[in-house]
Amino acid sequence: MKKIPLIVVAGATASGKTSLAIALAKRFDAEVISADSMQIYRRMNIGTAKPTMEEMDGVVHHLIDFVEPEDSFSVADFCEKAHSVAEDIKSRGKNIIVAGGTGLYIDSFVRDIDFDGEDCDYTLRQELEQRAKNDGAESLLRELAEYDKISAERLHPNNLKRIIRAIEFYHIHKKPISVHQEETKQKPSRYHALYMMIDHPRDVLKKRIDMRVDIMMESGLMDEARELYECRDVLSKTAAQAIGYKELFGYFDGEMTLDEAKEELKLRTRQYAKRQLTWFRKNEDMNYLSPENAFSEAEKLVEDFFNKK
RNA sequence: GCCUCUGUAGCUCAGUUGGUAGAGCAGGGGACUGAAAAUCCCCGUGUCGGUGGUUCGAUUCCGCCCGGAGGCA
Repeated sequence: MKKIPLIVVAGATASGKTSLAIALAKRFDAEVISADSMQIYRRMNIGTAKPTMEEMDGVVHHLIDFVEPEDSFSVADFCEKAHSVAEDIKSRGKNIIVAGGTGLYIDSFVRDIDFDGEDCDYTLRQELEQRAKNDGAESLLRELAEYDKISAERLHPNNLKRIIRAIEFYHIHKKPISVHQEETKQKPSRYHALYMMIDHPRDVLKKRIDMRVDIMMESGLMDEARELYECRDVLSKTAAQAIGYKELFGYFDGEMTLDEAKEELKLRTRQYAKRQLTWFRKNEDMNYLSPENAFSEAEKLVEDFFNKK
């Protein structure tokens, strides 16, 4: 079976992914699948830098704005949806552009990682969290070592989230997660991808982030955040993590001044961008675009990519 | 003008009963397979304000100078 080609526009927040993806979509008759863990949420528009109708300029975007902030969401949900959307776009004879900053989402989808129906066990998670509190995470790690030595050795005792996940996986599947990870790594993907990202110097990226936060504030981020603040108790764990809102909550709670909250927001965004870069840099297939000629360089890459296949 | 406190890593500050220093934050690097805008790991030499003195040896003690905060007038 022939592999489906994907054009992947990755990169740090505020690096210009959105507009590049849209320009490429128009040039190559494509639709965009967003790979962004926060733009999925409704009522979170300004803070997540979700593209507006005007920005999209007629280009169809998928997996944006379709989950309520009260609902949680996961990579597995994302992949399931992304696969069927990709199928659909393909069947209509159009090309696919994957654009977004959530490295895990991109890789899981593109590499076609197997998430296999079964759900996760939130009650077990809570139990394990409680146990970690009482007996320490080392006790969980010792238990894990009994049936999944590889994971137990790989995981740092402080990395509770992943220890819990590894135990949870074993309880559901009766199989070590390390084994499953190895298996799914071997499985070939139904896609082949062209990766690219705009490569700004760090200080330029910082300026772009600062500027974007200022623009967000001018565009009404406060009001948007205030609305989420009103229902903060029912926000899903995932939505509540979004940068741009939780920082302003500190101001609403009277814990800091508006200026401080704004600085915090910029800081947290910068740190997030750094983590994104770490993720994307490890991708050996990544193509780096110079900021000045991003579009024409990208265009060339895509043309070659399509000619080669 | 006098008195008191203070000047140590980009920032906030520890500390050395005299043997040239260390935390948090920031910053940098890395990891990442159902919470990922999350979570986790690793990385700290800086004229210890300046200058004289005491001392084998001063960032640490003493004098003077410069900067900052407060008090008296």
